[in-house]
Amino acid sequence: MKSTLPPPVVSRKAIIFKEAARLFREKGYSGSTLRELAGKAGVKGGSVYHHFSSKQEILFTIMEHTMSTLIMRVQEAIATETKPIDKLRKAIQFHIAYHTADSDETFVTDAELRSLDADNLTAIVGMRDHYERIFRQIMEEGVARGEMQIGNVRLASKALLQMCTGISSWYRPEGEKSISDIADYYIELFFRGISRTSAAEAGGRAVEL
Amino acid sequence: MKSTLPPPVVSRKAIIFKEAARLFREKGYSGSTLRELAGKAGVKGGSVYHHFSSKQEILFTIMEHTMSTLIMRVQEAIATETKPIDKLRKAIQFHIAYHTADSDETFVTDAELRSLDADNLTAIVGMRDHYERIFRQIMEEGVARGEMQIGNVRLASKALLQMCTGISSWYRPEGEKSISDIADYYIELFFRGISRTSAAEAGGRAVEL
DNA sequence: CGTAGAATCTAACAAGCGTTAGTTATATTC
DNA sequence: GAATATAACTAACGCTTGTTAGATTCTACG
Repeated sequence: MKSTLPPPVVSRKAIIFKEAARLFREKGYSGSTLRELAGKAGVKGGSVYHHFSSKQEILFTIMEHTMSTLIMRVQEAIATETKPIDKLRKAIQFHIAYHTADSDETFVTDAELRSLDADNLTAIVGMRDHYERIFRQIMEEGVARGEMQIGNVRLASKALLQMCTGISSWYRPEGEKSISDIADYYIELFFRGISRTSAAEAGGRAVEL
Repeated sequence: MKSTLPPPVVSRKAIIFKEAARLFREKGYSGSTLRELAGKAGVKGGSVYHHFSSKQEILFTIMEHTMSTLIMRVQEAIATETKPIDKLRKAIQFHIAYHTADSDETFVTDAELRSLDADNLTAIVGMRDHYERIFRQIMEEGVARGEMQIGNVRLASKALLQMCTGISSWYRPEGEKSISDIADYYIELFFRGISRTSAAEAGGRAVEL
């Protein structure tokens, strides 16, 4: 019989990663100390440097992982659809789902751009632009096909992403509304607005929460 | 003839206030040092304490001033209107105008809640709730009068404020679009959505930027 | 068992932090 | 012009910061 325990399911590095996201979200990057982070990860201050070369690298790792996951998975999410309006629906649903599921990481990725070194900033901003471009392209295709009326795609995509990303700043899992309910309502809101006339005449299913 | 110069138009305290907003926005509250702030305000480190009792008090002063101005002036802005839909239009216009005009202060007020001491936090959160309630009440009135169709006022108001507040994170005065153009487009977006059908049939003037 | 490598700890470093006290300079008032 | 009040400066305090080096413990494997 083997006497040794199996390797832990989550590596210490993964624990530090997760606790860093939580702490950076709560106190900000500059407001968080390596010693407190280490403590939450069950380790003493200096030991963190066995897994990361610097505090900055921890932040960058979080952001890079978040952005590359966002880009990869939003593309998967829209790949199954052909109509731009359905692509946009799927993209919004994924965006909101990910921003609530991994809310610590996404919040930090949105809020701590200013804490990145010059090179790291360039890399992350590039990925963020890439992600935003996916949404803009769907919208442009939707306009070209006559499915959407968007006077300014750049403004509209910024408005959309900002209102959806913001969910992660107030959403708490123990709340009464499910993530998919919230997502459905945001989609309805963005597609049809709040006007009585337009909403009443629009085609799709109505969502009442 | 009087030989003394007139007192400066902007007091040093006002300069420190303004530079603090700029610096806190750029580097965050924890990431900003009193010495750097003092330097930008044309003064040595210790001199700041002649105008403020602590770094924390500077932050609180910025936030309190911003929130009370927001509350006061949004009420003035909607006071001239009677229809909820016009009130909301005016409220959004003001919100965006203020968030772009004093973008340093509003950005800090939105982003640095986590850096506030317990008591200060309670005060500011209370004011923020007050401000949000103004928007919710307009929406509820709009629904009651049949002017708006909003399934969930709380969600809709959060979405609206988040997308409008977000403008201050990318808006630069030297850009090609004017603030009022952006505001008009956001209003159109929020009122009518992006769907082809609903937008085409809605009443108001169309905005093409 | 014994050894190698990974993981952690301990202890210290130089630098920078917010804040304070005491002093000097500038402006106002009688 | 002396007296007073305001504003700014200097220099230091105790503490914390990110980071490093070296010693120590744990784990896997022949």
